[in-house]
Amino acid sequence: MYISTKTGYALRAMIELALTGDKQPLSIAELANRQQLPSKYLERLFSLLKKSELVKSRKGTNGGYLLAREAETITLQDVMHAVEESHYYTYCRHQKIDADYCQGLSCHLRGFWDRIGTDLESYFSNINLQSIINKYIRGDHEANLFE
Amino acid sequence: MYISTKTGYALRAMIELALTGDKQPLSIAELANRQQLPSKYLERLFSLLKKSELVKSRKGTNGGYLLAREAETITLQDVMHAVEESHYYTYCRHQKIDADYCQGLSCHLRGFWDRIGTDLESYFSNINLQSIINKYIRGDHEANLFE
DNA sequence: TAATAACATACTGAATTAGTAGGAGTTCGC
DNA sequence: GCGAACTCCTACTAATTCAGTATGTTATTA
Repeated sequence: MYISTKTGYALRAMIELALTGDKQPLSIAELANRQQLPSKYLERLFSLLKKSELVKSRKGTNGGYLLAREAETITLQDVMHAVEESHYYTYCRHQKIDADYCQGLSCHLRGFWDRIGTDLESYFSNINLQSIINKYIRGDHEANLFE
Repeated sequence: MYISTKTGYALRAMIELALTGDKQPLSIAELANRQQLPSKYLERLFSLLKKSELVKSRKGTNGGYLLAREAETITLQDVMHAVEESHYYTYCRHQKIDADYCQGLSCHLRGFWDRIGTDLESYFSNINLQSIINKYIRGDHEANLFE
């Protein structure tokens, strides 16, 4: 189990937006330059972030992206979910069991995997951009990562 | 982020072994049949489980596999780690940062991803085969999934 | 109106996953 | 000892996802 670079890239860019604030939008080119990320790839990630309404955009000259909500309200779960578009289940894709044919051990384990899924989801939902910034970017060791 | 079918398959097979006990080994053929899994694929998974010393084997007629330790001492973390052989980091493979060139935001986030990694590892390490069986196979709703 | 930047789509190569095939080496029961 | 029943080992294939590139269209603004 691992967390994809997609999520890693998206998080870095989102934090960059949060640090900039909403004075003015940041363009993909600027974001890619600051974070040393491939700009075309970032562009695609941002179209996903926008679809999930985590960022808003302004077209044309001096355009770019802004956070759509306050950094405190955007969680790691939000970012991961927006960007990882796999059409399999996010957790436990081996759980594609036909409900009509639900019997035996693998069926009993369905409840187990559901539990794992909700636990992880709740874990990632309790980490927001602002707390990451406070603790790891600003380096406030007193700060709590979880809200 | 998701949990692979590899892990799902391996867990089912390991639970089957735990339920059988150590009276006699279970062959791959028998396991594959009971769990409706592709036997050749299971075979490969078991070579990994054995390499990690989670199971022991007996060759020849009436041979097969047994748990190498008590079900209480085998965790989901153990199974996942044994079976997911990717040579990337288990968590956060986008963290392949050259330490000599560690600067800026992505470097600060290294600490963050390390924290995520250890949190997840500790989560999965607190779930063992026996507690899964108690709670989800035997259906004891009073049982605690975590030790 | 021209520059700028988001938006859209389609493509590539590499890695991993999931599963198959065939055979070599061990051990057991007879 | 011999053959059946196993594990064990290596190499292959197909499908999927990941990471990144290329090209062009649309909207905004200076």
